[in-house]
Amino acid sequence: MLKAERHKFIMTKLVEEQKVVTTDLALALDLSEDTIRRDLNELDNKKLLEKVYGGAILVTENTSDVFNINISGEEEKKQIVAKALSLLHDDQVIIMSGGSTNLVFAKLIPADLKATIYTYSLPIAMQLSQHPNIDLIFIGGKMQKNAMVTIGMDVIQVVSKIKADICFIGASSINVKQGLTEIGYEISIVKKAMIEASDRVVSMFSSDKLNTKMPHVVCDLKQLDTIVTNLDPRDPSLEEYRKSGVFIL
Amino acid sequence: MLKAERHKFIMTKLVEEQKVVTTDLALALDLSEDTIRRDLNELDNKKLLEKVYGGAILVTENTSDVFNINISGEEEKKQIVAKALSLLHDDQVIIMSGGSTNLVFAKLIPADLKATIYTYSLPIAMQLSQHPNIDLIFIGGKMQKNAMVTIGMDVIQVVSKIKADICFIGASSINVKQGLTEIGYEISIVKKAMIEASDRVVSMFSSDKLNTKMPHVVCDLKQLDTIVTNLDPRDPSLEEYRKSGVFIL
DNA sequence: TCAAAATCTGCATTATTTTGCGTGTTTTGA
DNA sequence: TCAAAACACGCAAAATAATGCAGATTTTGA
Repeated sequence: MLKAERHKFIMTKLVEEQKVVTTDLALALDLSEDTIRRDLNELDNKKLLEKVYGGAILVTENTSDVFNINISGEEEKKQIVAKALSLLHDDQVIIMSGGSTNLVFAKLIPADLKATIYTYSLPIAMQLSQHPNIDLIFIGGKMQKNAMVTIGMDVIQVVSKIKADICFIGASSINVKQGLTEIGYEISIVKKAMIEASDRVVSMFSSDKLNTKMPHVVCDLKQLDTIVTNLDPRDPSLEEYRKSGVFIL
Repeated sequence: MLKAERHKFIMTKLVEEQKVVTTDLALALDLSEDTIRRDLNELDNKKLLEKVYGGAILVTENTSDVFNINISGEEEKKQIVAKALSLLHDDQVIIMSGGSTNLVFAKLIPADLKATIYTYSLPIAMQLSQHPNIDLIFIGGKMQKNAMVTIGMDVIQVVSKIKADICFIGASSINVKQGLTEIGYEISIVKKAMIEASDRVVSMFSSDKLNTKMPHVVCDLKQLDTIVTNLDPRDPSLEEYRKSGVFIL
């Protein structure tokens, strides 16, 4: 058995059982414990696992790297955005705001979609730069650091000149009375401009955003064409939203 | 049996069994282990398999994540860019081009530096969005996908209006006669604009870029104020560059 | 067609890597 | 605190690789 095979074996067992024990591995692979220890040290150096006294455990998520974006509730978000894939067609002009839900959406966009996408979110642009058939335009401006999006007059100016078929807007908060609201003033302005520029407005969010509010109004419910949540469209908690005329996916 | 046939045989066996062992192959094909090893080295160079001690295994496709940026020779690049840290001061206006060397530089910029930085590279902007004291401005435009930078007229227009104290330009190729040259026309234009906009022009690169050339000229050696390489500034291979009046760090 | 050049292959030699074992140290848990 | 378990380190044997060289084979170009 090759060393590389052994390493694979160890990694597989590690993921399956959350941990590996040096003595068990030595027995299972019929090798000395020293060899196993050396293997574990190597894998530890490569940051593939964390060696501990007696064996090794899975590496704990490393949040210090900017490029390692941690999306909370990624699985749920995948289910939400999957519903919206049917809204995509070839040759559309699309605007995408920031937010982790939109990032998950960007990941799921099919590789053969031919479209033009405008965005002002760094992670979303990075993700979309994978897609060979998408014309990607980044809207520049001053960076809002934590959200990793550009904001300000530069962004507004560019957005207001776009004629888009559809826009995907992340939502901080939504309720029947105020509609879509945001915590930041500048972001709310940018989103207003996005809505103005687009024929169809889509917002995707999980149901815990429902019936909450933030200081800065983006738009009325009426201005949204479609909302996409994790709930069944006929769910009673969406009753009032349905009444307001929004299409619910 | 032709070598090409052998390679096919090896690849087939590899896919079937997940691994191949040098000695087995030598036996099966009735050839010396040396020949098999040479074959495996060739296939490894073509990235068709991964040679390991004792044989070879399938290549693991780890590159699927956009956010997992692989910087070749990162350690060497760290040493290069560390020399350039002394050029940074509070309250400077800085322009940074793309490239992995500049990305490494961005990582090493001290957290307490107060400055304004313009860039048109997604990874560099992501990295700098970490820094609490930097005013970060992203220069928007059409994305060039593989390099993850914006290009085109939008970029030129913004850059040409900046008045920067210093700019850091990545280099594809440099030589004494043509100066800085680039493989892409559009990138060369953007870099020209950067140089125009900056009081001081700095270029960082490893010595293997020295004495090479690409189709599109960016600028003369004279227009560079400072170059930073992995070599000692007094290294003989930098002699001609020194003569041309560039400051070498 | 033929000779020179390029390529392929195996062998011998040398270098490197892997592995188990002995020895001494560190960690663990009662 | 103490004994057992786990570990680290150096060493040596075995396995595997790299390298130079020579003979064989193929390709090239006149």
